[in-house]
Amino acid sequence: MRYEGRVWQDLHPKTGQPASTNLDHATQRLRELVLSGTFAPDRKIGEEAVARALGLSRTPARIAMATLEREGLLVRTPRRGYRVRSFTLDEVADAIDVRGELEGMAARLLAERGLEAAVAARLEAALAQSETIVERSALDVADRLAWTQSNLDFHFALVDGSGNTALRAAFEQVVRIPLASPRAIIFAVATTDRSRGQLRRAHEDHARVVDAIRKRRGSRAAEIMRDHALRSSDNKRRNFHSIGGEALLVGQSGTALVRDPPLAA
Amino acid sequence: MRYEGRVWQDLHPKTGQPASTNLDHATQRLRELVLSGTFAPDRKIGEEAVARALGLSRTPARIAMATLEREGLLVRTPRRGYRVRSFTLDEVADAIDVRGELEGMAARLLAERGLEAAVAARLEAALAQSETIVERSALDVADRLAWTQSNLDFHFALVDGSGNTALRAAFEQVVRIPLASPRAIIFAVATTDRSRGQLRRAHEDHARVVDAIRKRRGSRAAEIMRDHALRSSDNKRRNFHSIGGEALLVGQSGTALVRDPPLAA
DNA sequence: TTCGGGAATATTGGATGCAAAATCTGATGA
DNA sequence: TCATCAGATTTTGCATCCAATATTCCCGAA
Repeated sequence: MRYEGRVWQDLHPKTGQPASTNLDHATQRLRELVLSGTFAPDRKIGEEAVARALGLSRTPARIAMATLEREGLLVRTPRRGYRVRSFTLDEVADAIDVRGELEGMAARLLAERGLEAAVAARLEAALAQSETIVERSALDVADRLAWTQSNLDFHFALVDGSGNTALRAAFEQVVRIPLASPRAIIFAVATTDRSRGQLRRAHEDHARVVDAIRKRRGSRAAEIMRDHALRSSDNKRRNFHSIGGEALLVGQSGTALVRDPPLAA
Repeated sequence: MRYEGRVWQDLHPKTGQPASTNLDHATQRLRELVLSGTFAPDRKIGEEAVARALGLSRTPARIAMATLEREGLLVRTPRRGYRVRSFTLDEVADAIDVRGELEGMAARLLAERGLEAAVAARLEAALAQSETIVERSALDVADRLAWTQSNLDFHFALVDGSGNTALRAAFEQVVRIPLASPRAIIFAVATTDRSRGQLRRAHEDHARVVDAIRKRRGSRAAEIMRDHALRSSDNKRRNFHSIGGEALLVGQSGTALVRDPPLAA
């Protein structure tokens, strides 16, 4: 048989694992280096420097940089290389708005089409997980990590559940913006009460949206998710400003890239 | 002064033009080759073949491919290269849904924040342009091209006008899906009347959304844009199916990648 | 004939080399 | 002191080369 048009497997034929290369790891590592501020925002980063940091030659480094450019973390000027993009708090808030709109749409779609068993199970699992955390009287680091995980699970269950691949792609685009991900939660350590209140409220939002979906109230569900995002945005802004005091940031979220006010150009 | 942290200009120092390289052109050319179906959907495309088609070596070809992968036009499997992604009509419809949601959000933001003069001017200009086309009794090719342009102008004016960069980024992500762009219009040549009716209706939607924005009716404006997208999606589906008869597709839109039903995996 | 299995070939992933263009340096002159 | 400009140096963009892996081909056995 001639070799053409074959649609191959996405998994490694032997191990069954998804195959991957240095490049994939390199891209992820570079993403982390950028998000963590190792390469400072608004600073030029050279190919040589990236290659050295990644332990590879310039070729894969260059491809990884091109990838991060498309993701919006780097900015390229032809023949003058890349610099790390910085974000203002307003940009982050805008991104969270958009995320809320997309999640609202996902909720609406679920309500209109009805909740499939598998999707319902995923949502319920995330709800159950966050429920146990909210019930606790005190939150240690493990609790906070578990919270971000269950939060992430919930939001992705919603978006995945919609079954709309374009929605999913747009969502992924938006949550790549530093602090815009549902994974990025800023816990105000100084004010534990406030922090717990925020978590409880978030959990209630999740429960309410699932309820609205079950009752097939699409626009209500969408509204809840939009508001949920707005609150999340407000919380982040407030807690971000209290970082000077003390705050705990969980997850790979790119705080280092956020400046408020922005650096002067 | 040490070399660090300098934020350079985005324009070429001498010409004032934005600098660019082979890579930039190559990426654009490859995008066109893929969208036009020169590299057939679901077929593997090798680096060598791309390099040859682009008249460059494999290095820039690889980067261009990585970029198109980020955009969603290619799919990569590590160590096994890239293949051209194909889309089903349902995926296209989903993407247009998402576009409508984002445009609706943009309209809502404009209504809530009030229409700035510059944004209003851009919207009005696009409206005026499409008005003259809709008035015509017959549509030639130039008219159709002008229509796609004014349509594109209107939609981008809306999204840009919102001033939300994340919204704009998500929008750009979505309209890269073949046929999902407001630029991609399928004119049903066989049924000119239908085609003209669709255009007229679209123009009226545009006018109505601007009116709603002016009256600060945010959710109304959002609703109009969502419905507008739904209609656009329906029209495309209908007209796409009539391509077998005769249809005119204007713009770089990737019809070649759309399969309905999808090829078997 | 059909189904392995292994050699032959093709392709990807990554490193390196080189020319073009940018940046930096340092001296010169207002 | 500060601006300017030519030469030195760095960096990007691209081509090419090599190793590792995947795919194809071919032959023998069931």
